[in-house]
Amino acid sequence: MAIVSRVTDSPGTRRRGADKRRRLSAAAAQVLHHQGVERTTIADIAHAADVPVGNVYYYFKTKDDLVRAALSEHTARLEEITDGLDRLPDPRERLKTLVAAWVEQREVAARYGCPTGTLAAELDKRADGVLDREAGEVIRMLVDWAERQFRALGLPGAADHAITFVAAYQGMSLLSNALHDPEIMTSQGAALTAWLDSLT
Amino acid sequence: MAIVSRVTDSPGTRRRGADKRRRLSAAAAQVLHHQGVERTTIADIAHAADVPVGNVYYYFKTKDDLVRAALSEHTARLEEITDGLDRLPDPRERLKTLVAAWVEQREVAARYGCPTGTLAAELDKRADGVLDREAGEVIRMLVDWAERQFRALGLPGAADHAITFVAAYQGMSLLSNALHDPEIMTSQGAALTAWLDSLT
Amino acid sequence: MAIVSRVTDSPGTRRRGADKRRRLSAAAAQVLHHQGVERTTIADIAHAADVPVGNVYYYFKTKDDLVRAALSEHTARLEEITDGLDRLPDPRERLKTLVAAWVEQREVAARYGCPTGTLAAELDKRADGVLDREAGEVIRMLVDWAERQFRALGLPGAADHAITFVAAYQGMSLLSNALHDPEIMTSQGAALTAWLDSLT
Amino acid sequence: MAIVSRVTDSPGTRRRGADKRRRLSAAAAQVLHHQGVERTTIADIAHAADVPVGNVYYYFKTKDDLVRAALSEHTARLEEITDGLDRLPDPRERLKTLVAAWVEQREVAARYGCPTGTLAAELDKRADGVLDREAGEVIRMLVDWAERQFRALGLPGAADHAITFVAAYQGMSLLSNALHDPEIMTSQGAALTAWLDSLT
DNA sequence: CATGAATGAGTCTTCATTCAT
DNA sequence: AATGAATGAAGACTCATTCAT
Repeated sequence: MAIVSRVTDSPGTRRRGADKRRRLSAAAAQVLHHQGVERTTIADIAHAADVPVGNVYYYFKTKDDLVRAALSEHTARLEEITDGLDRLPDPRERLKTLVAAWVEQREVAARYGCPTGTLAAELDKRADGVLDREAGEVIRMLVDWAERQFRALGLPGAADHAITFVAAYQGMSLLSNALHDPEIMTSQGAALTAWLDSLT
Repeated sequence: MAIVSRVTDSPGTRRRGADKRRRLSAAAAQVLHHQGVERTTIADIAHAADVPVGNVYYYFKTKDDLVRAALSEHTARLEEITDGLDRLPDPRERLKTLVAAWVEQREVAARYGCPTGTLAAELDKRADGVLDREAGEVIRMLVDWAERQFRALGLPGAADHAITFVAAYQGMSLLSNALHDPEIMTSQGAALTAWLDSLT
Repeated sequence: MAIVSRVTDSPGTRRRGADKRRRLSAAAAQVLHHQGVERTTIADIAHAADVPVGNVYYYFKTKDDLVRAALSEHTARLEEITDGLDRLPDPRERLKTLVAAWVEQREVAARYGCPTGTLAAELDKRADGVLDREAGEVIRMLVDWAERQFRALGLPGAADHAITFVAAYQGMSLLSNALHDPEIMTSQGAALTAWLDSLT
Repeated sequence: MAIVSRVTDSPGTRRRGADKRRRLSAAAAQVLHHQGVERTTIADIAHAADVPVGNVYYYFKTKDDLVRAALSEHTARLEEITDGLDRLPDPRERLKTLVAAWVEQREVAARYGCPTGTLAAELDKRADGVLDREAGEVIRMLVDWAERQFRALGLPGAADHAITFVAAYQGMSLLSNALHDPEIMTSQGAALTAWLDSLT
């Protein structure tokens, strides 16, 4: 191992550095989702990423930076998902497929709620309006994507429909979480799908 | 009651004591709503209630007890509201009036979210799973009340409707909060009202 | 009850006052023995004596006064015991009977140690040499009584014998307590009795 | 060992870390002996070890862990002593030499009592019963060592003799401490030595 | 770049003692 | 005298952040 690391020294280090950053971002996204921002320590994230605590600060100057990294993770994940959905020809199918994906995640939702929604809710409790704005942007992205779909369907009130659509998701996630019942995702997901079908 | 309090010895003391407890509960409900549980210190609540910090513990043994007190406040407030609504003859009117009340609170929702919803979301991040159950019960109360209204309307699927109704409220509150837009409450409130009217 | 307390008002109050003081002293002696001085709160003693917390200070100005009261209780108890023993004609019998009494208390010794010895040990940790002196006096009383017995037996080295005698008791109590073994009191009591018999 | 430490990376840090831990353990042993567990604050120990208060928790998670460290110190010290004594050929001499060592420590005993004995007595006041067991083990170690000596002497009743031996030490320490008289150690030490000589 | 260790501000909680009635 | 309530000074413990190597 000593030889290997000596050979790939400079680029290897860079690689490993980028890898650590990625691991930390991923760990932040997950741990912050599960435990919330305030109940999560830097050490928790470091441990989950298998990075020494003191080393975290080389990649992220503050805890807030780690929260930002988590938000970026969620943004990236969302983009992945919408990119995939955009390959479907019918906008209504895209929306319905997204609902199906949410329902599939019902166990996670029941246990920890929506990653972005709970994060935004927690960050909005802060007096300083810095991070909460960034959390809102992730949700805004989803709303905007949904709006594009409703618009593509030629429906009037696309903006409101988009809000209704995302609000429905956030609402069912919160209730599923608060009542510890994943089946709320199932039944409400069906209702949301029916609503999508009813729009003409 | 006036007679009783005259009879009891040291009524002043008891009065003051009960008053402080009430003030602390009210302060807890408000401050926890605004700042969240983890970012709120006992000192914050004590200050808001104008009670010396050390004295808080005479009324509430732990911080969690103060959270419980806040939940009780929310329960009490919810009961007040539903009791008032129950005086309306038509269940559909009851539901619509409640929506109107939510819309009226749009500025608060946009700033801090739904008191019970955000509290439940935060408490569900805890590993222990004690308080989160209690937070869930408050939400369950609202769901149950809504279900009774849908049932009174003679509608099938009252249970699912009730979930949809409360989820819609939680969803619009969360989005309004995350996007800092009180008008989301207005537009989504209108949509929710329209939905209620459409049910036959 | 109102009538009764009105009738026996003045003397009854005095009586009750003295009774409360006695109850507090007794409670202090017991609770301090079981929990130690530092781990015992005024509230603990008040509760054990069934006296309202705020009322304790009418009888005892400080916590240290309660410790003093406990020491007095032990003094009084010791005097009772030695007075009883002094009625026995033979000094050796007195000493042996005392040992037997100690052995009988073996369960208490194993659980909490010697009341006076553990109290003295704890108080001696204090920087201010106030209460520890008073605790020493109780032990000194026992040593003096023992010395009188050895002297009455016409034995040389009565002072040293007395120290040995009391030290043996303290030692077996401490070991019984530390090792949680009441039978240490039994076996060591037998050894101590044998030693008393061997002195000529 | 010099070679090893040169090889290890960042030996300075490790050294300093281990050193601090050792200093904290030693400080804990001494300060807890002098002041007792309950009257000693973490800050007291930190100050005695010349370590910033907040840093103590890097080495010891809780105050109880510091108490455990103190117990370990006492265990180590006891092992050192008995290891030294075991080099003496005659078991009786070993026991008598130990007594002599105790007598030499008479000033400390008179001021603070036996480190292990007073610690065990204080810990036994706790309801939980975790640390008290560990304190008992240290005393048990001494008893066991003594028993081996008595057994090596070919004496019947070695177990009881061992208890008597250690109890005598604890008793004379406690009396010396309670009566503030170091000479009790001297005279009782002589008596104990005489007792050892008398056993055949 | 890596990392164990250091720092110190902050938070919850306890409790002896005092106060007001 | 009696008593619930008030007060404030600790003390244990946590943790984000920084430092030294």
